[in-house]
Amino acid sequence: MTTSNPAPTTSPTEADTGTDTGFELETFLPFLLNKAAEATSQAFQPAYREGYGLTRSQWRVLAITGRYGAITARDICAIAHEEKSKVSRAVSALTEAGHLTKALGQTDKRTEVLSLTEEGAALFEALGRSALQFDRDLKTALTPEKEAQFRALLSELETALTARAGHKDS
Amino acid sequence: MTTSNPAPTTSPTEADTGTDTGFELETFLPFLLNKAAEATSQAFQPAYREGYGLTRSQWRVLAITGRYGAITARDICAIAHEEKSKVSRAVSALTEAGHLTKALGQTDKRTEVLSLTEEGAALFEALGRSALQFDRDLKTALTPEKEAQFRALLSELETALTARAGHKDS
DNA sequence: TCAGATTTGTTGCTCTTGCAACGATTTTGT
DNA sequence: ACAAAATCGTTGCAAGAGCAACAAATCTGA
Repeated sequence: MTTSNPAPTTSPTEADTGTDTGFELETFLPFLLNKAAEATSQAFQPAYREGYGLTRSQWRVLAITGRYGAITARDICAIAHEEKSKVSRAVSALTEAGHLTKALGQTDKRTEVLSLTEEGAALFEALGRSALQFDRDLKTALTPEKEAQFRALLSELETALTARAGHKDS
Repeated sequence: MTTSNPAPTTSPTEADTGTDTGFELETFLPFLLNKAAEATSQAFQPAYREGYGLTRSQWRVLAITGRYGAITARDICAIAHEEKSKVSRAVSALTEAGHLTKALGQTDKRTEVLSLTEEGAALFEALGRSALQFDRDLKTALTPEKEAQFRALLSELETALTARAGHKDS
């Protein structure tokens, strides 16, 4: 079955590396989160890539616009914690593909308010179904309480992060 | 303070998008994990980037090699859930920079066993300190139990994922 | 009111990443 | 034993991402 030796959960080799600083990779959150994010995102990728030709950024923008309705690129950046150039390009691609429309902001003319076209809404609906199914599959093992805890923890993490960022460039 | 409207935790706009498929972005794990991973990784990035000139991939390879000692690229891929070409290039860069050494595998001559040089070990030690500090900062809000739960959940997630992958290409 | 600073979104440039193809080696099945 | 399949790692090429610079609009404060 080829699963030769997926993830050595075996013991450390600290000894050979000399001084131990106390750093432990297996509890290092950026590492753990990256791993989980990469694994889950990779697994869902075929849903939007094959057949729809979307990139991960594009799918994200589509999902956020589908979820929040009229929204600016700026807010998408804030919601997804992503760079504006990345979002800008995803928006362009989705617009050219006919999934999104831009409308000049009424109160603030720097902004462009994004909305799904009918086509885009249909795509969002289709992908939403896949995403829901995928998410349920993932969560079969988790109880609802655990899942809630999980989200709570991720949220607390973000709070800790912004707090950290705050006391640095104060 | 510019924190104009970071993350609209407000209500959905489902209504305008037509049919509701039941998909909810705020509970969609790939999205949540990506967001958290991006936020934490970004925050730690200066530690290895500024002054050491490492990329994220390179730091990851360094950390894993520092943690596990002699290891092959293949196992690094498995541990970090990353692509082999990405790891291959990070290894090359670290080797050229003098942080890593390759040794032809004795039992399997396709593999190259990686180890930290003294320089690499020193770098790992220095960055390990930063990482430990960063991780502690992040976790100040979390109690030890919560943190353990968090790791357990991430782990369960991975199990669910590999299970899912299994029953697909069976 | 109005000059300077800030914010939004786009773009150019460069570096990184992803995928597929490849050589070398090892494993598998007969 | 040996041909076919699989695995490890590298590399070419095209696509994506990151950073900085920028124009346009808005905000700030005197």
